Amino acid sequence: MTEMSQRRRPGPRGTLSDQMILDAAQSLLSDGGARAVTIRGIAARVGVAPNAVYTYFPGKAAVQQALVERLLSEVDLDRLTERTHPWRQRLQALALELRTDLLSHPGAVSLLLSGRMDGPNALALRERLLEVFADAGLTPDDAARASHVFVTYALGSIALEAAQLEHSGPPPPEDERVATRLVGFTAAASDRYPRTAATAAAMARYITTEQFLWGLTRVLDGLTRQGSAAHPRGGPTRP
Amino acid sequence: MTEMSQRRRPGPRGTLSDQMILDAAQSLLSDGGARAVTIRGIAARVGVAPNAVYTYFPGKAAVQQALVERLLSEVDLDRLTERTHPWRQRLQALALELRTDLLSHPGAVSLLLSGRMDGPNALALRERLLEVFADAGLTPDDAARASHVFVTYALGSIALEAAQLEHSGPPPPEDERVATRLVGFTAAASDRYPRTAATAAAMARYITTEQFLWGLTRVLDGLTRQGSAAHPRGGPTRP
DNA sequence: GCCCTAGTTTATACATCGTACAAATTTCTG
DNA sequence: CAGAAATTTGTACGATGTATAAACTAGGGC
Repeated sequence: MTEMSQRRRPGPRGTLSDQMILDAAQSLLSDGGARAVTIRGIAARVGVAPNAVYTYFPGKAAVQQALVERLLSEVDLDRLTERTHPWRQRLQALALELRTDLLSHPGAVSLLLSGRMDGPNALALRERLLEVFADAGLTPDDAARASHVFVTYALGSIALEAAQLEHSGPPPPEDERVATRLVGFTAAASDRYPRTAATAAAMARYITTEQFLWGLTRVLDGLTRQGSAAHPRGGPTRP
Repeated sequence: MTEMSQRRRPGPRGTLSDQMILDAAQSLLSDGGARAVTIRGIAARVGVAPNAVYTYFPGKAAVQQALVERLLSEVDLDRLTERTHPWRQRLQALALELRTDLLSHPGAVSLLLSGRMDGPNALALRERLLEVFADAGLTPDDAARASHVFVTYALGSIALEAAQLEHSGPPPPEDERVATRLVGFTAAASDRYPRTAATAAAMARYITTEQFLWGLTRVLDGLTRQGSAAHPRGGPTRP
């Protein structure tokens, strides 16, 4: 009576738990993308009637949210705060790890972006980010803002890349994808979009680890400049 | 025979067209979010059997893609290249316009992020962005990369904000949302996430026009620094 | 050691979705 | 004025999320 919320499963068959459901959900996500993460699919993979899932989660949204939390739990937070490496390198490693992990399950990003990102693992990640940006010399408030910008850039990049991947059947090698995009750009653009055509080679290379890192470096450059409140040059909000 | 692809509708009732379908789709998007954009819903709103939609679009995905194109067609591209204002101000105005437009239809961003963004309007937007970044003094290649970073930051920010909005029923005023998030953070974080709790006020202000502009300014700062290929400080790819 | 209760699982069911197929209807063309 | 072609619809199938009530299994009190 004292701790009835901690009891596990006094029910009929002990074969089932939140973790098994999430295992199945993650497995479906890896195999068939976000669209394959379905209540009935999960139940089938565990060998259970669809409604059994509703004992552990109030609905599909809750499963998705818990799945996001599980994905976040896999990122290596300890490496983020190891002071043996410079803070830039740590942030870059984190961003690359996120990119690799999320792109390996196609469609995982859409779950992340549609979720609230307020679970314990999401908060833990934010906490570590604040620490890193404090190492970079930012004030606590600026560190908070900067970490949000960092997350925004990382997730936004990954989402845009994932969108390209999902629309092209089986994931081809990166070189081939670049070539495909290059052809598309130059063909359609030609005379109507001269600048686009001129830099088609560069634009086709969007979907590239290199472009991801290029942008990340620039974003971090902007985030760690001196002068927090005022803007060094150009018009801030309205002249 | 010469131009049979240009023929419109020699069929039965002339009452129907791509535009009407997209009108209905956009209306549904505004009213009920991305989830409400459904083939049957569109058909019902136009007063037509669901299958009639398939005459003009091969499937739901095509409708969504065309809807994205329509949304992009509403952004004011001319203001982007008017040299009477400085380039920073133009980019800021575009970002704010995108944010307002996309947040007004809840769920529009998810469509944008899941689409390929390779229609004529998307290309036109990219072309203009290249022009603006050329005004900012970037080389063509850097302008291409920079415009992609710009789009990434804008869409990523808006997507994260939209996710928060969708999970909180009717959209409350911005102040109230900030308060809600503040309570959530301080309650859950307290001792386990000290930095998060300390800057809870700043973090709760994430969902704010101010934070959006703060980040945009920093991103643009980083994008328009001199030194295109080499990285001014910190480790670039790997030491 | 046994029954009762509480939590678990299932069966069935309903509403909704995307979309395939063939028949019917209407407009354009010759 | 017909024939043809394109459009629209009726019907249908499979899949989805989830509500409701019944069946079942395990643990606790006597």
